[in-house]
Amino acid sequence: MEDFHYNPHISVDCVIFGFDDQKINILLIKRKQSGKNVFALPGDLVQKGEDLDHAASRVLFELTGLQNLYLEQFKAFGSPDRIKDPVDIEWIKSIREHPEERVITIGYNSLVKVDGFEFTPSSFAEEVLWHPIEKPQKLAFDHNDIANTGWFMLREKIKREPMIAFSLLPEKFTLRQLQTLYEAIVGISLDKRNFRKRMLRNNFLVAMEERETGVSHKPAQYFRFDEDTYREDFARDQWFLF
Amino acid sequence: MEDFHYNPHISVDCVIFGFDDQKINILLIKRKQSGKNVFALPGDLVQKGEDLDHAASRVLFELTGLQNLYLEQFKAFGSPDRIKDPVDIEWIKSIREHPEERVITIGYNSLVKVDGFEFTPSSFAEEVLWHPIEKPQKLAFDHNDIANTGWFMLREKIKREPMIAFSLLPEKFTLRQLQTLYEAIVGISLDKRNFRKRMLRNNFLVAMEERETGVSHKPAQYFRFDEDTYREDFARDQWFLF
DNA sequence: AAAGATAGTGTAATGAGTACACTTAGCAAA
DNA sequence: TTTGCTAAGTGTACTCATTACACTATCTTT
Repeated sequence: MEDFHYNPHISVDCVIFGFDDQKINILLIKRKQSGKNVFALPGDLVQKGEDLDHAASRVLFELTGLQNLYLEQFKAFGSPDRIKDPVDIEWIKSIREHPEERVITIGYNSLVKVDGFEFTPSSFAEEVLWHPIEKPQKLAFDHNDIANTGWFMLREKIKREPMIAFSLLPEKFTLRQLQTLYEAIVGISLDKRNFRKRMLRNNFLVAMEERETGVSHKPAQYFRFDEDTYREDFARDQWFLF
Repeated sequence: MEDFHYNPHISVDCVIFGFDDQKINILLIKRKQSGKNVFALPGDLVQKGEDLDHAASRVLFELTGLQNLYLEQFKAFGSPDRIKDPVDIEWIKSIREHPEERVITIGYNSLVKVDGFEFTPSSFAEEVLWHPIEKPQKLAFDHNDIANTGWFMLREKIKREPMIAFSLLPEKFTLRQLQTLYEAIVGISLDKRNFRKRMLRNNFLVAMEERETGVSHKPAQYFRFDEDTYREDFARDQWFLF
């Protein structure tokens, strides 16, 4: 049997989502190149003997200082001509020992709670920033494809396992925040009363004593998400095909 | 920046599903090794300059002679110790020039209509066979993990895009076949009248003139699936989270 | 004290899901 | 040809979820 012994590089790229109470953003890194700003997804080569998930965790940790984030692989990108923009090729030549080598990358989605964490400066990036997912932004390499696919896959995933959406909210949140998040994910707006009615049917949303403070209107009650109750309630699969 | 220049092999492995009017099966290849039967998923190394999807199509075509099958990547498997069984290591040594090299594999799901196609003999396998997905069978390498993950991902995918299930049925099929398939995927049994009521609401199921022949009971009407109508009807997303 | 802003609340109508039993059409065996 | 077997094909009543829709309550600011 023929053995081509063709060994490309392997990397991971992370689409890191955050919710700012209005819209959903992804984390981008910015570098200056030939006087222009170039944006890209954070990522790195997989090291020898390193598990793929571990490589993605490592990228996340170096960037955010956080561990045990929601993290899920969503697709491998392996087109032979993934990198064809001259600007990208120039960049690759400046950082890789073997720039001619094909790179296959594994896309990972990650969810973070944006309240209260700081970016860690990275060797990769001059700057790290949140960028609205719905606002177009040209990215390096095939990172637009990766980010769009990641966003699509996240929404599909949340349809099936809505629980993970709570990874985007703070520990305590109002029903308004939850509804806004829901609307940002689904992309449609919902009736407030019907939304509340449906949510409050669910025992996994637990009302807390605490209310909002310092707002110039009637303060909203805080809720928290109870994962154990959720798992019990959601044993029922939904399965309505066609 | 450090560049490890660590380049593993890349392969694809295919989980190929077929429906025999009773249950769902996957395609396995069998080889004899040390007098024992060893079963595995069909797969191959990705060649130089070859796209990942192309590699998977190639494996499928070599095995079935069919092209344009439903084909979807579902996960990359990259654990550094994917291959640890001595039997597997021995096999690898006999077929690879660089057997010590780590292999990262991309899992693909594929759906075929089983009526009327023949397996093509392959250089890989002494025998190709259908095996019930629900019946446990020890496979080589981490192929049990790959097959189970593929089956899980297929079901999740069908929840969101039920249309693809029709890739498992012949061009013309009875509602009984459709219901059996539905039940095999979902894993629960359904009421016949309610199932028919729900299905016949959908315009994309088109009744044909033809009926079954040669059955020792009232012959069932044949239906076909109209993809265009489906796409119109299914513009409505279902989006009921929580 | 008034104005501005968002939280929080109920009802009636419609449509979908569920449970459930008998008749029909073809084939085969007596 | 009659009888029996098998799976196809059909309708109704009940329950429960979804939908559309408008006003009061509470806090801050001016």
